[in-house]
Amino acid sequence: MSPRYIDDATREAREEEMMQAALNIIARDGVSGLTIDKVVTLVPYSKGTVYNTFSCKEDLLTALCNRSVTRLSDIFFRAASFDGNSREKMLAIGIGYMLHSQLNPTEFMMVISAKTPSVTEKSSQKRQEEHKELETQLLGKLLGIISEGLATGDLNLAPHLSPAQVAFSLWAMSFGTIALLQENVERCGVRQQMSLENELLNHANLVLDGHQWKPYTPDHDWHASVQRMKETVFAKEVEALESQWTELA
Amino acid sequence: MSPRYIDDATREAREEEMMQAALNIIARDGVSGLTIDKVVTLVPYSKGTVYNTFSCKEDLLTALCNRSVTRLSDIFFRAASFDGNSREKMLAIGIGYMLHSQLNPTEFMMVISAKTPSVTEKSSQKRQEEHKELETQLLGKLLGIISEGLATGDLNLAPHLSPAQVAFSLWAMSFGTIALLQENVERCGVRQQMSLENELLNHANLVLDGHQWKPYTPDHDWHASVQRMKETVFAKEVEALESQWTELA
DNA sequence: TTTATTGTTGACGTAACGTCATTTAAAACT
DNA sequence: AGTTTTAAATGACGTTACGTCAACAATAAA
Repeated sequence: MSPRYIDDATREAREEEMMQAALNIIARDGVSGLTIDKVVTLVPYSKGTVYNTFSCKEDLLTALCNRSVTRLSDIFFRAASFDGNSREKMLAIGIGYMLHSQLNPTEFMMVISAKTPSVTEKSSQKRQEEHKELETQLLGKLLGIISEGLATGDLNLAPHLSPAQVAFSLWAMSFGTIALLQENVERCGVRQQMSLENELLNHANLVLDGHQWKPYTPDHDWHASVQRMKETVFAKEVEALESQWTELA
Repeated sequence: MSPRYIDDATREAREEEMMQAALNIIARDGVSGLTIDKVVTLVPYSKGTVYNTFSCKEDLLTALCNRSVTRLSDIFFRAASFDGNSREKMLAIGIGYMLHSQLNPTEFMMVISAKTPSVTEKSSQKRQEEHKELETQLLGKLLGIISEGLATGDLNLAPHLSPAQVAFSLWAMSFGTIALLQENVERCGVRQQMSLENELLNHANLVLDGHQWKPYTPDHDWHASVQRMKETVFAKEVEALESQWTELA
């Protein structure tokens, strides 16, 4: 008296299959062009099964967002393994975040979309908790680097700030900078000429100097550090970005 | 041989009427619950007329966003008129931005929504240009304060930074901080205990110290400045926020 | 083989979208 | 006053997407 069970592996494989289909649709029709019906036609499962996996379109979007954050986790891991001082590692987090967002603009914007009321209002509880969990993991990576900075004496925590606040400051700054510069790549405006990489470096230096995290901006060639990151831990991302560029040309 | 024309005043009044209806719907059903059909029933105009005013739901959202930014403009104006030194005025911009976002969380999130691909992909060209224009106006207010700081000698521009970059750094930081803290007001997580006002003040000080904008953080009681702002130029907003609070209790 | 239970299916009712042929009415001209 | 002209308003309609659910399929224990 027992039914057939589906094992977790195939269930996840199916989930991945649907998400990939969704990404293809988004790449072609944009986020607004994503519909469950289109996913159903691209996938060897019925509407019922798709709805059994994702409670609604918004839930699917949140899942895609979580998938993206998971990948970001790997980038942060590599950032933390950069061969350099603690401040360079912290900067590497920001640069990695930027590279990831440039490489997957859709996915980055989806993280914004996923924080939007129209999505959170409808997405499933389970997947939203998963999202929170993933963000906590990311912050954990930052906290590790902060501990290292404290241990080596590069960073002296201001009395009114906790490590979590230091982590959050860099995150908020990176997020804001990327979010605001991401859009208008080719639209003109006050921010038109600013290069994302430059601004991010400037802002990160402002914040890290503010935290008195040594070495200070004038005492170090930060552009060289960024260059080295791009050649080592983020070589993969840089190459992918460049091949994306030549593809367009 | 001429038809009836509608003058701009009534046209705008009608637009406002529809937007107000939309805000009521959003307040009740959330952003995802907004539909053009609902707007039509709440308004003494037909579907055709509504679609004649807003090309689609996303266009309406962008319009609501622009309306919000216009109001923000007034707040920035008052921030710039704060009786204090240039750095206090700059801080006032950030605090005003925060108060505005707390007072109108829906509208703030709509600004995020409006930057989301699913909206920009469908919104009308005209309204998106209007949005860009409004943002430029806001940045202009910041640039005015920066000029003042340069004139009084409080601010010494780093050689590699332009005034626009200084303005942008504060904006990105404020936006990122508010956006990330806005959501989880009652959700638990790493950031749960952080108060938005405190974090914003911390981050603003980090950035402004980074720009070497005098007086430096240790040389001034910034909490007192914030208090004074809330009692003078932002008294209106603080009162509204407090009455909102007692309403809930 | 039977049975209990999970998993799958796609047709269907509902709802929102966006359009467009038709109607309305103000102003200009006679 | 009547006619004409044409912007503006209307709402019915075709289309598309949503999300559900009754029926069916498949599996493994009894």
